[in-house]
Amino acid sequence: MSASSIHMTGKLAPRADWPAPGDHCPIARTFEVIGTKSAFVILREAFYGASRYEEFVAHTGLSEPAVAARLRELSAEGLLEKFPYREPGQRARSAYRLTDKGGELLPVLVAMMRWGDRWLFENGARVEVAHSGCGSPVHAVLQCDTGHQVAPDELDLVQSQRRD
Amino acid sequence: MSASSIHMTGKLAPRADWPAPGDHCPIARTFEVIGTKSAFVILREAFYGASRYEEFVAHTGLSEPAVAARLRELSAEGLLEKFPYREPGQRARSAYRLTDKGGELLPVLVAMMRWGDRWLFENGARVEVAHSGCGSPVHAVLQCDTGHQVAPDELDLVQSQRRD
DNA sequence: TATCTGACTTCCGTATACTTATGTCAGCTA
DNA sequence: TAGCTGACATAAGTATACGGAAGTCAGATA
Repeated sequence: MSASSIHMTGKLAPRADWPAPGDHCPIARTFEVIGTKSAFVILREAFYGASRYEEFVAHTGLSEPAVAARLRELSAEGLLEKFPYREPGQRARSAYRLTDKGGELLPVLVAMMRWGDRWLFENGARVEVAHSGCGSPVHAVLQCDTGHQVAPDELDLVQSQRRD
Repeated sequence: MSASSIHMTGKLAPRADWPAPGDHCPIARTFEVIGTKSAFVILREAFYGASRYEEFVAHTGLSEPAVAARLRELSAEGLLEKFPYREPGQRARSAYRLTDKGGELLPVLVAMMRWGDRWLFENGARVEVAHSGCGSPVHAVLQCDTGHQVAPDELDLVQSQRRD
C-alpha cells in the first residue's frame, strides 16, 4: 500500500547524472562481499558463536568445499580472522572469529531475521532476538545521530563531495 | 578484534538440536526471496523512487531480461505491486511500487549501505542518508521494544514454541 | 491500414555458486 | 614409524544468475 521512498534533497544531482551505479553504490559493493547464501549463513553462525571449521560445516548444512572457500574469502576480506586453538592431546588448529568489520554487519542480519520472521512464516517468529537486559524483542530501527527515530519517509539522500 | 556474538539463554536447546537450518532460519529464507544482486539493486531503485520498467533498466545497469524477471518475481512475492499509469497520448502501462512487505526491507538496505560506506570506500561515505528533520546521518541501530539501545553483546536468542 | 514505441519474452552463451566424491597433509598418539 | 583425525584442496558435474541479440505484442498515432 504505502510506498516508502528515499526523498532527494536539493543538493542532489538528478538521478540520471549519478556516477555509474555498480562501482559507487555501497549496497552493490556490500553485496559483492557477502552476496552469497553461504556467506550469509556462515556469518550467521559466527554471530551464534561458531568458530571452528567443523562447527560451520555442521550448523550451516553447507558442503565442506563451500565452507572452506567462504572462510578463506571472508578472512581475506577482513570480516573474519583466524586464531589458533588447541584441544588437549591435539595439535594446534585454527579457528575463526568476527572482526570489527564483520561484527558491524549485525544490523544487516538482524534486520533480515526480523523481516523474514514477520513476512515469511505463518505462525509468528521462529527465533526471537531479545535484549538480555530486559527480555524485550530486538529489531533494527533507523535512527539519526541526533537520536531521533527516523520514519521511512523522513530520509534524504545526499551525495557527498569527493576529490576523486 | 572484538567478536560480537549472540548469546544463548538457558531456555535454548543446544545448537545441534535445532531444526534443520535451511527451512527454519529466517535469514536464509529472506535470502531466498531477495538473494540476488539484481533484486537488491531493483529494490534500491524502488526506494529511490523508480516505478517504471525503463527507469529500473536505466538506473540499475541490469539487462532487460534480468529486470523483467525480477519485477515479475518480486511482484509475485508481494514486495512490489503493479499499478497502471498513463502518459498523455500514450496507452495505459503498468508501473511498480513497494508494498508494505517490500518497504519494510528498508532497514536491511540502509544497514548494508552504511556498512559498505564505512568499510568498502576509502574516503568516507559516497552517499549519505540523512534525517529530513534535522539533517543528521541515519543508520540502522538495534533497539528493543522497551526502547533500550542494544549493544551487540546484549543479545539473547530464544526459540519460540510452535505447534507445527 | 501501416508504423511506431514501451514493455516485455525467447533464445542462446557464459560465469559462477553450489554439490558429491576423493585426495592431501600436519602432527599427535600408539 | 605407522596410523588416525581434523582441516582443508581438487576434480567433475549441475543449477542458475546473468548478458546480448532478436522477436513479440498491445494499442496509440499518421
